[in-house]
Amino acid sequence: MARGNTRQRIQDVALELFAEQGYEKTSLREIAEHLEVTKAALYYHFKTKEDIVISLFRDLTRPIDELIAWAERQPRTLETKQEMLRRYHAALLGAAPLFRFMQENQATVRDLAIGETFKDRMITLTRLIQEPDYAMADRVRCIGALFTMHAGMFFMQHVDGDPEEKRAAVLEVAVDLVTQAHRGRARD
Amino acid sequence: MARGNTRQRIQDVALELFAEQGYEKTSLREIAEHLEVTKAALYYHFKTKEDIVISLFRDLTRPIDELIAWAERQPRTLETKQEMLRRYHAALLGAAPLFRFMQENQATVRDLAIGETFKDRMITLTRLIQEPDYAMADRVRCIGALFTMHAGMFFMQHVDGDPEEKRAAVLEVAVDLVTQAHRGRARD
Amino acid sequence: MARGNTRQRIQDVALELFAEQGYEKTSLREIAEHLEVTKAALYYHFKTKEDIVISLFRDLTRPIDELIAWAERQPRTLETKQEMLRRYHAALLGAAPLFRFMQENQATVRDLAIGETFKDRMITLTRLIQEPDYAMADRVRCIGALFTMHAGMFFMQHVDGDPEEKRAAVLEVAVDLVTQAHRGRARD
Amino acid sequence: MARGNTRQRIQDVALELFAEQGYEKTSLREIAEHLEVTKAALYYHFKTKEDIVISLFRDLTRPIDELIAWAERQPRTLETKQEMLRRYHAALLGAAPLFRFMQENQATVRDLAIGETFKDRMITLTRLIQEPDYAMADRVRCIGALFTMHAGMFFMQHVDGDPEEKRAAVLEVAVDLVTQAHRGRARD
DNA sequence: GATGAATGAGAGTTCATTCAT
DNA sequence: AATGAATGAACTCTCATTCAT
Repeated sequence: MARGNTRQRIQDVALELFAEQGYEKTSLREIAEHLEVTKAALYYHFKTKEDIVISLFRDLTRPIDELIAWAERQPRTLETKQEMLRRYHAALLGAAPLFRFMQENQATVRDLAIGETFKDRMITLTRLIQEPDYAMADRVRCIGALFTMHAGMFFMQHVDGDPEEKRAAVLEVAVDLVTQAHRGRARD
Repeated sequence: MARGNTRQRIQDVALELFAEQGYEKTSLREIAEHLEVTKAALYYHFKTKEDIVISLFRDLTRPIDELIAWAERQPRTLETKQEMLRRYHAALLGAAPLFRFMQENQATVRDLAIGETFKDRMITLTRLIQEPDYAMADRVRCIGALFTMHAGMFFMQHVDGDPEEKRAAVLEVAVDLVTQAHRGRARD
Repeated sequence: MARGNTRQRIQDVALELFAEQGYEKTSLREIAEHLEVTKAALYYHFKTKEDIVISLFRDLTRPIDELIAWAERQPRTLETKQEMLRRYHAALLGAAPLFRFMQENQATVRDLAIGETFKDRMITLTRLIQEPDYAMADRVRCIGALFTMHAGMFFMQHVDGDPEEKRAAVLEVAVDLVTQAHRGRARD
Repeated sequence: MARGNTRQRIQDVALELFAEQGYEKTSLREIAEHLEVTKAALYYHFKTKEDIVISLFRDLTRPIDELIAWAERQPRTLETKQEMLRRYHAALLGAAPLFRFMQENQATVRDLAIGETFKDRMITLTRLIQEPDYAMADRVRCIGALFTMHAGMFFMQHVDGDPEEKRAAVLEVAVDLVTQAHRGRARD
């Protein structure tokens, strides 16, 4: 049979089930059954259950780390912020199930070691997208831009319309929010 | 000793622990120990663990139901939408730990019977705050207004500043988003 | 409301549920709910769960004790044995649910204190209905006569026909068995 | 240590304890302790407690199914019926503890899924051993033949005498009952 | 690269029972 | 004559994890 790719298959099935049912409610037995291997086989590839989730997170954390690294090298202009949102949007689309998992299992993820890591990344992102001299409302706009993208990713499925169009609209609104925030500086 | 109020105390402790650690990771033993009663005592007051959470949700669902009922009786004007946000903001503040729990345990809540109920309420709210003839981006603005308030409620603690000022700013941005959306109609 | 008869009502409901579901599977909560009283009320009338069952058994044990007492005063003739069966048959009909309970919960009843008592009665009955000089097959006939009546009581419901006719047939066969057994003595 | 045969050992111990104390009164902890394994080990071999009992029943149901299949292929003569009893007698002896369990835990077994199955088998047997034109008393004789064997199996231990002789007598009486029933047809 | 067999810890739940009121 | 509140002990069952093979 197909072999050598078991590790990858475990990750795929685990992510699917974690996203669908939640981390705690997904047992290793269930994952093993989906793969038609034994639980013990999972332990050949991963040291613990948490290890599986950590391995999944690396795929998510890397693009964000790259985004942060990129943003830190750029001038803190409006264009940079807009591009950040575009890149973040792309990252979100590229790892949708993982983000969904994150979103819906925050309580669990929080004390999963990787949890702090992830929250730190988000805080860093919000720091890079706003400026110290923004008014409070403009800071909220920046943070709102990021979270609107999160919400958009999952809640927008309850709005009807062409998926592609919906995605574009979400990005448009986010970009618009940081643009307003940035211009808001002029108001002071 | 303590008498008559045990049911209430269970709800308080349960909400606290559920919000802090998550639903699955909070055992009935733990709740009982915090209250210095036995697990069996919990079962005198609630039929199941899920029952505890359901009882908590009723306190949350009621204000939202009232908000929906109110909104449905109003004309679909901009002022109505703005007032909806103000009321929703107040409801959020009045039941912050519960919202935090909701937010962070979505995967769990989803199949908790009350889960669907809650999602339905949110969908209804988003329907009441937008109009069929809004452009897609304006719809996103409306939905973003609601979710920015959610996010604001919890993520804003990582932004420094006066709490009262932060809260006001979150509401301001949300109101601004629906206002833009509503005005956007003219653009078409 | 009706009062003063609670004790009786408990017995009725308990017997019904014990016979239907078994002793272990019937909880005091269930009995209390059927009666629309609290569990604690049961404890006002009976010291323990076992106590309820013991009280029920007395109603069953008494007729059998009377039958035994009567039989012991009679000559050990065929006529006596036949009359014993008729009386036993009547006792069975008069306490059908209790016999059903006995029959279907032997494992439980066995170590219920009353259990030994009941078994002793049955052994005594089988001793009174046979004679020391019967051949082994004739002893089996006598015991079979008693147990055919038991089985008849419950298994015959799966045979169609007029209930009255079925009951009469069961008694007829039982009487016939002891008659054959008694006559068998001549064969030796 | 012990290897490979754990499943079998569980069945053996379980049957022994179920027969001795009843199904409900035998806990998995108790079974596990007798085997010097943990409760969880039982769950490796059987999905539930009920599953253990079901597995036991298969050993009992099979011989009876074979008996039924055999009887259905035979002419409905007296000889067939007599042979049926002989075979049933053998089946009973070969699975005595299981029959004892059945007999003494009817209330429990009834809603054990396998319960209906078993009752159906008994009803089928009683149908095969009597004829539609039998008088009611003769039907009772046939059913009595089967149940005398059941009763004989367990109650006869209270009668003294050589076990082998007792067993033979039980079978003799059962055979005699169907013979009488069959001959009874001439009386009509 | 994977399995079969098992474990220890703990989960949620139910039960008969008690007792102050 | 009965209730409200609670307990302690037990139960069935599930989980992540281990390890010899």
